[in-house]
Amino acid sequence: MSASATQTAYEQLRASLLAGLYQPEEKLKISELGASFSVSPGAIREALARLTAEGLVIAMPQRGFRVAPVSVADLRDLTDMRIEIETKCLRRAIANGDLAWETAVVAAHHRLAATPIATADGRFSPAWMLAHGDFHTALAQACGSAWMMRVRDLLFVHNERYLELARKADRGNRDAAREHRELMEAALARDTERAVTIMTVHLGNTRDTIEAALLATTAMSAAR
Amino acid sequence: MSASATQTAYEQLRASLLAGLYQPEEKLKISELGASFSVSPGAIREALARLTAEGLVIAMPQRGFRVAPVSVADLRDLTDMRIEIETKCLRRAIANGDLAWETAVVAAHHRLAATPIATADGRFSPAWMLAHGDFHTALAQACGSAWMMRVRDLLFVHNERYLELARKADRGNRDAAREHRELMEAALARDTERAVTIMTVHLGNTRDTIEAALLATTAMSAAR
DNA sequence: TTTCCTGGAAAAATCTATTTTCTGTTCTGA
DNA sequence: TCAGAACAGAAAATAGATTTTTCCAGGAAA
Repeated sequence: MSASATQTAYEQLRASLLAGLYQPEEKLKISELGASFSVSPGAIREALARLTAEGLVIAMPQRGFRVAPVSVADLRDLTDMRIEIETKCLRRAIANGDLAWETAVVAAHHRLAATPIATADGRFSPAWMLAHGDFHTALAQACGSAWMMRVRDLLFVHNERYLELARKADRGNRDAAREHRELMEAALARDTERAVTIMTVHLGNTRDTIEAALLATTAMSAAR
Repeated sequence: MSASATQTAYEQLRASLLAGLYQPEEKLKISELGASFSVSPGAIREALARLTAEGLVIAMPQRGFRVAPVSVADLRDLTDMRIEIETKCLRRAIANGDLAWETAVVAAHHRLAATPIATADGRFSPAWMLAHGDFHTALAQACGSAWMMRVRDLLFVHNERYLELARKADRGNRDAAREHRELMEAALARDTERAVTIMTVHLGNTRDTIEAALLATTAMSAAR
């Protein structure tokens, strides 16, 4: 009996959303969710309220909750913002980072590199998603600003949702592993400009991959 | 019968927090709040959960909710981040802004300038707080990025809380009205660098005023 | 014949009252 | 003085009651 029911429901629901188990704009019925997690509607409501404030879910008063929508325009906007924030974090982390930061980055990269990116069924493996998130967090951590990290986390989470939605198109057709390695090397070498350039390219590539997958999915559903 | 009970409770509680009716780190007892708003504990819990995700309230599992703490370090960090975001919005708004933007800025400034800053009892007047928020929002609006506006809003709200906490020290000892006028003039003249400079100074002045008031308050409570 | 409006039933969201569980404190006995 | 147990207060969860919305059928008008 670790956490409270609400906490558990929140975490499971959040994980499900990030894993793309629900379609964007899909209605989230409170009673169904309550049944599947075997908790009361009240607990579900509280979890949904928190997710609403995070932006993963949108609330429609008296009409329940829906999964937040996605769009190419939103993805581009999100990525622009991520490039701004991530590069700013990176600059400050490279300037401020101490040995503990270097150690954490090396450790996180080692784990990321050693974790298989996909499971047998073609999805991103949860372990890789976790290691990937931790790697980028470790890089940014030394920026020394709690607010910057908070905004960064917010944006990163939303990107993860897009990543999962577009996972089918991202199997092996780009060398993310190389980009991560180069990112680490530039950061440890304190080569700020190079690290920023790689980060910018990395985020741009991610956007392009997701965008292609999104358009393909949209075209498919339109043709159906 | 306008909105739902939860919505009403959320809005009232949020307004109370921003108005500084509760002290930082003060415990928010669910039953008390429920009694004062005459709604059930469940509705209060949901409102508090949303405020938690916004960062105005912190949750302590099984031990209820507290008002988020404040500190000089947090204020400095917050202001650094605000300067980054607000200037970025401003640059883009000046580059993109059309006639509708100019019109909205002029209108918002006129209202701000014509609204008394304080009420008789020395607090900021709610009307001024509203007009002030709307003015800064109008300036940033034309940046053309929903995510940027969202992050900006988040930071602005937290700053408003600090502003209210420090309101006693801000009576007449700086010329915020002049700063706002100059900001508008530079933006309308499309003088990007001047506008950015004024904005940076404006936010820095705000921080310094709040910081002085915070330290005075802390010293007072320590001496008591 | 098609489209639009109206009435009612069913489903879903929301709220309240109650029960259960947990935490922090105080009291008792060694 | 300290350890342990009982107690009080508060938070969290649940279940049921209430209100609101949505869906569908039937009928009237174009």
